[in-house]
Amino acid sequence: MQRQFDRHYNPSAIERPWYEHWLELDLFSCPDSTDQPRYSILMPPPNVTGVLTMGHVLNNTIQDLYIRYHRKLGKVACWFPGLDHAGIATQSKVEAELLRTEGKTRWDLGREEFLRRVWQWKEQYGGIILEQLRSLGVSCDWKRTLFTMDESASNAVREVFIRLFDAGLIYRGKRIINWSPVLQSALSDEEVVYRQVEDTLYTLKYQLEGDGDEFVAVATVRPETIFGDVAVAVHPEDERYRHLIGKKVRVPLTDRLVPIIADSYVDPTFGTGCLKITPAHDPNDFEIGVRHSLPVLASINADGRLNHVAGPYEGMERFAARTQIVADLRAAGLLVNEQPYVHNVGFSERSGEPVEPFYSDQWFVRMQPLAEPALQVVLDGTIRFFPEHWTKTYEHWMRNIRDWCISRQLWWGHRIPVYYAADGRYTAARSAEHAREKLGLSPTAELRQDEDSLDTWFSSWLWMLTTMRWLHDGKTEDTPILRTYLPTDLLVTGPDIIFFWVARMIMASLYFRGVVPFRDVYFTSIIRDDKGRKMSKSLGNSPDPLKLIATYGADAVRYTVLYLAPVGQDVRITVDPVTQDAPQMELGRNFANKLWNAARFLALKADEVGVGADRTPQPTDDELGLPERWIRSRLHATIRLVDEHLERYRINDYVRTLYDFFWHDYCDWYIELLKIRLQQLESLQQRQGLVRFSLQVFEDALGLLHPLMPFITEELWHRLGLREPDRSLCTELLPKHNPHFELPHVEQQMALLMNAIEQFRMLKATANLKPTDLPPASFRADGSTAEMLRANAPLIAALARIELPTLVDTNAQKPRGALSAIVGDAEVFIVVGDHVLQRERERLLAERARLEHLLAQTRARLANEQFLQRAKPDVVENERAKEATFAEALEKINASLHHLMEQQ
RNA sequence: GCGGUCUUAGCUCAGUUGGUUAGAGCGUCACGUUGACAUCGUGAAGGCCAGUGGUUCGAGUCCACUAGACCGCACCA
Repeated sequence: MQRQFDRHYNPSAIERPWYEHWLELDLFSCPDSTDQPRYSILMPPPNVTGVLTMGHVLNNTIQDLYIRYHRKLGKVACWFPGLDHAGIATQSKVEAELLRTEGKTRWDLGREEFLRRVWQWKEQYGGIILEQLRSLGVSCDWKRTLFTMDESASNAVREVFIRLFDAGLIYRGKRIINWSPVLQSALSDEEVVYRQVEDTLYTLKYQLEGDGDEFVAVATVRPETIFGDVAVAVHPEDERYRHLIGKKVRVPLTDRLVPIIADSYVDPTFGTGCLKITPAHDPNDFEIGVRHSLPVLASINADGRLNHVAGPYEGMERFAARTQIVADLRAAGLLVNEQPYVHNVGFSERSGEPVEPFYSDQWFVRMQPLAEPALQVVLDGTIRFFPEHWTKTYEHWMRNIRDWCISRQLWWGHRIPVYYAADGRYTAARSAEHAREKLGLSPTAELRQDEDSLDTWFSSWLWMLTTMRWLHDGKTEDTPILRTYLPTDLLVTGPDIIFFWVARMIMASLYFRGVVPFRDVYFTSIIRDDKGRKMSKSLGNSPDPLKLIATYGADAVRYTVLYLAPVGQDVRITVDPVTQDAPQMELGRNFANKLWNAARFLALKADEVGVGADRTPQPTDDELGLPERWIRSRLHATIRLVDEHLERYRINDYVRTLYDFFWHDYCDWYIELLKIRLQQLESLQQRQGLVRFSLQVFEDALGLLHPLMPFITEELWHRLGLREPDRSLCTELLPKHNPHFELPHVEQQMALLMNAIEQFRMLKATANLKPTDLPPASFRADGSTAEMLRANAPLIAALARIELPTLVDTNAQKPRGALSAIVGDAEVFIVVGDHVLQRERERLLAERARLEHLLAQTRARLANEQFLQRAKPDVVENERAKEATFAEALEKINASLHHLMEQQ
């Protein structure tokens, strides 16, 4: 090998160049159509404002793993990347900047100018996350990158709106919706998060009409809404209030009289049993209002301030008003009681303030008809969820689905393609002309387009279609890409957007295309800190992935994250609060370094024996020794397990399988054995064969590991093979599983050999011998065990660091001054002298106790008639074998103990 | 209130349809550097598998309940 190997692997030197090289070779790009087997994944588009988080790392590493794996199976593997315009996040960001730098609001600029600024911002700062993803090594087909505000996507969004409108699935209606006073926009139910809040429950006096002192007491946590009261409701059966039904009470602090009505919604056991009805500011009150034909009286405006209905409080912010009103009520003697009260309050997920139930005109999608078939495909297994239990959550939501509020009072987003005529009629249309046509108006008729824009998810739910150019011009239904890549094979996403995105994509794909958007959905773990909190920017408990990549290498980060993330379980990553470092990444770094050094060793040996880039000729099967046949057996078991684990999305099993093979089988055992074998073999030709064989196994394993650790595997593959620069491990086929190479008897023999070595080492440690001390050693064995041990005695001696062990006959005496241990059906001894016999005795006694316990357990089982009758025959057989093994071992221990006594 | 998940070594977690003597990494202890790797090697210590009951010949694994941690959804002012 010509290239120099440093003592340590240095990822930063090679990662970026390899990624650029891959792009130059155009390895990730896929044709629009193909006759080959294909595999496709849609990347959940990150927000255009986003920066790389640990969540993205986990998510995209899994996607890259599968894309690379299938590419190496020889498929056309297409990964569709993209960016989400993120209406609220992006608009807020640009508005904040505008306010800071120019002291202006979006209204100061006007819609057109403001949007120009947002686009400007997008061009300048947006989408850096895609750049950051590259440092992770993701192998997307970059030329397919789609931005949800691109013209092609916008055309599809508009067309979809029109179709759903024409089909009666989109409608406009005046409803109580979740309003964000900060964003000045409606929100969908999914954009509201509920949190427990400690509030005060106020009990207010509503005086009965007339001059008397009679009143009803009404409890509320929101006294600032009293100006919107239109009634007080009691339960129809409530004896306390029955006589009052139909009478009128005065709303506190006003002269307004409202009726007392009866409605069974009221819980007579809660509070005072009287409920104030404020239809404009509470969804339940709204329902009651409808039932009783009550007016809707809004007393809070869109900006969260009280309006003229609130009289003197007009213009006050809702929470400031509450404080003032409570003070005034108290002063007026209208406050009967105040008590602490804990309840749930809805907050705007994005802007953080409590949402205001708000009565307004909004656009909705009728979900019921869409949900029905979308639930079906998940229940019948057409789409599979991993882990499966998420289907329950999905089903629960789908069965209780509510209409989707899609209008947002934002500017950044797809504008609602609805046009209003002067006479109040309206329709959804591609253009004003189109609208006039649909409404039967003259070509010059005045039209006004709806000012609102669409919920960001209204473009996201079309992702599998728009990325594949569906309706990119507003009319082309079918494209080669759609025919080739839809349905996609896998979607990898967090369970937190199962409703926002996953469910809605399934609905849209079925409705518009008649197929499912994907076959399998893998829900990732949620990454938490060591205290179990979600990682978030505001808590400052999230490490910067780019920094981790710089410190440990992308491969190490990929490796560690997947190693730590079991299916469906949250994963905890410890973060140093000061340095933001995540020391667990050492796990991956150490593994990468181990690989590097194994390669370094192989390169050294290749130079030593004069092996070059050529892997042929390989030794014939007859020329392979036990260690070679064993490591090949392990390799093929590993190939098989990799397939099985990935097929079942048992990702951390895949990672552990490779770890065990590389570190334990290959490095700890095979390389150590190889060292001895190379010393033993006289013939240069044989030694060359052995090195070529070892390199081949190593390179096959590199292929298996490449989807997980693309950079280091590519680097080593090139170094060890001196490959042409235009070849890449990315597109080399994976090694094929060959069942004939998996040899159980070879694995058994090696297990015995390894066990013998371990027992010798243990005995040496028991005797406090130095590694360099080489005690005399022997085996007591017969049959095939004796044969195997004798044949491999030099290997055992070298690896256990003992003198070449001699074989003694089964009826031979244990040597004087020897320590003993059991290896399968054999015994091994080292001779150390009498000074450690006390320690040996203790060890043997402990071992005897353990064996006696096991033997008793096994015998008890075998003495049980029921067990013998009902257990499967192989289980019983196994139990008998155990009994024999334990009994034999116990006998040997007892003999050793007896022998020990005689020596003392 | 409805639905879901979790509780295994000091820590973080594996443990597939019930069936060998419950595993790994980190940490701890002891020993070890004249060449693949101290980002390493060898050996050791460390577990009533949250608790209780049940099903079974057999339970970490299945069922029920209890306790604790958590996630959805729906919510009474």
